Amino acid sequence: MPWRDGTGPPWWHGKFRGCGYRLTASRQAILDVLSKTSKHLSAEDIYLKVHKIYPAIGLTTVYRTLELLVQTGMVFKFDFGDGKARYELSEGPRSIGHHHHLVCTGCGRIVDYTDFIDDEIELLNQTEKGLSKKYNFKITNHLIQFYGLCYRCQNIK
Amino acid sequence: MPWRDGTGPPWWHGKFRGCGYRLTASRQAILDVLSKTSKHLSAEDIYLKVHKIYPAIGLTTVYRTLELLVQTGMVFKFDFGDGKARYELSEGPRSIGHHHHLVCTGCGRIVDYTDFIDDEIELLNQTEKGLSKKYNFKITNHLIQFYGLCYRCQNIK
DNA sequence: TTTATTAATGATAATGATTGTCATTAACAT
DNA sequence: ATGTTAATGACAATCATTATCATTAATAAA
Ligand SMILES: [Mn+2]
Ligand SMILES: [Mn+2]
Ligand SMILES: [Zn+2]
Ligand SMILES: [Zn+2]
Repeated sequence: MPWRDGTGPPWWHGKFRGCGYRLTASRQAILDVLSKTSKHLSAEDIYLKVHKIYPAIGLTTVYRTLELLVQTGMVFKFDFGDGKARYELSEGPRSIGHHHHLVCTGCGRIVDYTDFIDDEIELLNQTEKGLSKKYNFKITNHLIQFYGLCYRCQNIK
Repeated sequence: MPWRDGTGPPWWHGKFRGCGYRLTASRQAILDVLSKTSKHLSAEDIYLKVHKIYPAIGLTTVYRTLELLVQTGMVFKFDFGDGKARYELSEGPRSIGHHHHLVCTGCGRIVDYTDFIDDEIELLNQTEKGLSKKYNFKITNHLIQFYGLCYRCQNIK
């Protein structure tokens, strides 16, 4: 199975073609930006970055592409409470894998964490199983966020 | 300890006075609505309900009051992905206590669940302790949501 | 109880993230 | 190379939320 190391054609080539979607310059540029950052970018953040290397793109296309990427599971969409959605690549060579977030309610700082994920997975699997049966829900995803104050914001009087 | 049963003066009387906030008719009406429902109401939902018994109220005041109630911890604010914030009383005689949510991505249905809360509390306490130390965060709150399809939406082809 | 202080309110306008429209472009199967 | 039509970009529209500001009323002082 070639190209698993990211040295060949971009790993998402097949993702699009397989679903009948066209691989356009806009979509490649957006995925490029997402795959080169560890930040949690808003649609406008992404637009501004893409615009530098592909000035023809429009903000509307960024929104449409992000919606598509979220629907197909390639990107996660988050709400951290600052009024704009944030996006993050869900998989690929550069992603840190399954993780959750610490959100500072003082300054908005976001910390990715992967600690306790094993214990968490076990509890969540059990919980998902129980909830699926009890409420007849087909669970596909979950969200965990911790809120608090980062080290900076704790020391502001 | 009187009034624990909700038969005396509203339990939130002291909450306001203690913080230096005035207990106005608007605020009482909003808390009344929130304490009489188990739904997850938007600001406009609340406005419409309050308006029936207190027509002088404005939507702006509903937003301002909700912000105050969230800041003081009396109300929780949620984003279930439908573009408007949802509010829920965090404590009081009628609240079901600490719980989390199942969100149907098909129709938006919300289910409160309290199952596995004990196991969850244990894992989260441990996680919070670990994350607090590792990332120097003072954690105050957490959010857990499961996403999936409710029994209705599973059977739509 | 009357009065003074000022937090709270409501009408209205403004904001800003996101979505809808539609003529034009370009990806890709043939 | 060509045709089909998904995708795009410019622009307008939507709509939840926030800002402004003159007026009202909750509370404490007299
Ligand atoms: Mn992240
Ligand atoms: Mn609830
Ligand atoms: Zn902070
Ligand atoms: Zn449903």
